[in-house]
Amino acid sequence: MPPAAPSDVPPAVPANIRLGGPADVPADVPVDAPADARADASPADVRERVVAWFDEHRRDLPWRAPDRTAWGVLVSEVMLQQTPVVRVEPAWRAWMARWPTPADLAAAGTDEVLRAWDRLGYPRRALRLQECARAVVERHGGTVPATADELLALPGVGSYTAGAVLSFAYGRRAVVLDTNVRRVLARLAVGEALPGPAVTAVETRLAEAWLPDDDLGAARWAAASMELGALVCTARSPRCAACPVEDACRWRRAGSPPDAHAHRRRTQAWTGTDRQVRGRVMALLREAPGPVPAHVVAGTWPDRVQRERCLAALVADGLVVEQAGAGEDDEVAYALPR
DNA sequence: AAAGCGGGGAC
DNA sequence: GTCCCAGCTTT
Repeated sequence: MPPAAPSDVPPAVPANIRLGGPADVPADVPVDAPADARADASPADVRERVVAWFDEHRRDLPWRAPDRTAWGVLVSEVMLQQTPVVRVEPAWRAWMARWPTPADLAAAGTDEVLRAWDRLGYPRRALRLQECARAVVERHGGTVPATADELLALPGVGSYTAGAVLSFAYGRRAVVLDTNVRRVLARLAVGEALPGPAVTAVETRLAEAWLPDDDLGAARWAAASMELGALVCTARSPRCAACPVEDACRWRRAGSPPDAHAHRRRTQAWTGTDRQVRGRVMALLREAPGPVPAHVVAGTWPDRVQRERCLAALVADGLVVEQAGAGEDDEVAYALPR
């Protein structure tokens, strides 16, 4: 970690990333404009304004409540990996009411865990969350660890989730670089419409440079910048008129240019993919009270080759178990793992 | 670095 | 139809 800098001066940034300054003023700003219309606000000032906005406009989400637990924060972060907040909130409430602690989830039946995950998507996350609960119980006595290395060693926890738990649950200084923060920094600090398809080392260094030096300040900035991205600095139709730092935004100053790397994005196919087939099989097994005979599973997808490939993959993933010959006709059946 | 992995709502 | 969502894991 680079040495801490005083919080009243701009943080060090990678040489190829400019935070702004007189040389960066776009051509459409008259040279005889007032000086303060051409000078950038300091990063500390920008952060303060975003945090002040956050204090006023933050959503009242249950995993932010004063009585939240570190485990509750971790559960929310795993659920929020690619699933929108509005869909996670009710699922999180039901989940935490049923399994409040890692020990509770560790002891649950995996079939019930997968049913409770319902349609949040990417059900491997539910499997990993239960493995994570068991690891927390076995390695850490049931307490969510508070170091990056220990968090990253947990199943389903990557750099984002580890940083989020450190910051939101423990109030520690940590880079929290999700899709919202990436977009805010891309616009505010870099001047691009959207970040690239994957997190880069330069981006991580930029996020680190913007992080206040103190734990509390860093945690507040992490939450505030993420919320700004979720509510104002949105991917489509950003509400710049409501933004507390529009005047300091390099993207706005540049005239809101279009996405520079749109040509590198590839939209995920859905119809007819293995993911669709897997989703249908999992939906069927979630709703069934017990094992489902193969001829019923066959009704989920007409293409036998693709269907069997997906079933085999689901079994390999641990999301489905195959049971032989339970019925009178010795037909194979499929079920959720116990 | 790229691919695979769910599902639904907004446009 | 396309795009996007508090990403992680494997190749």
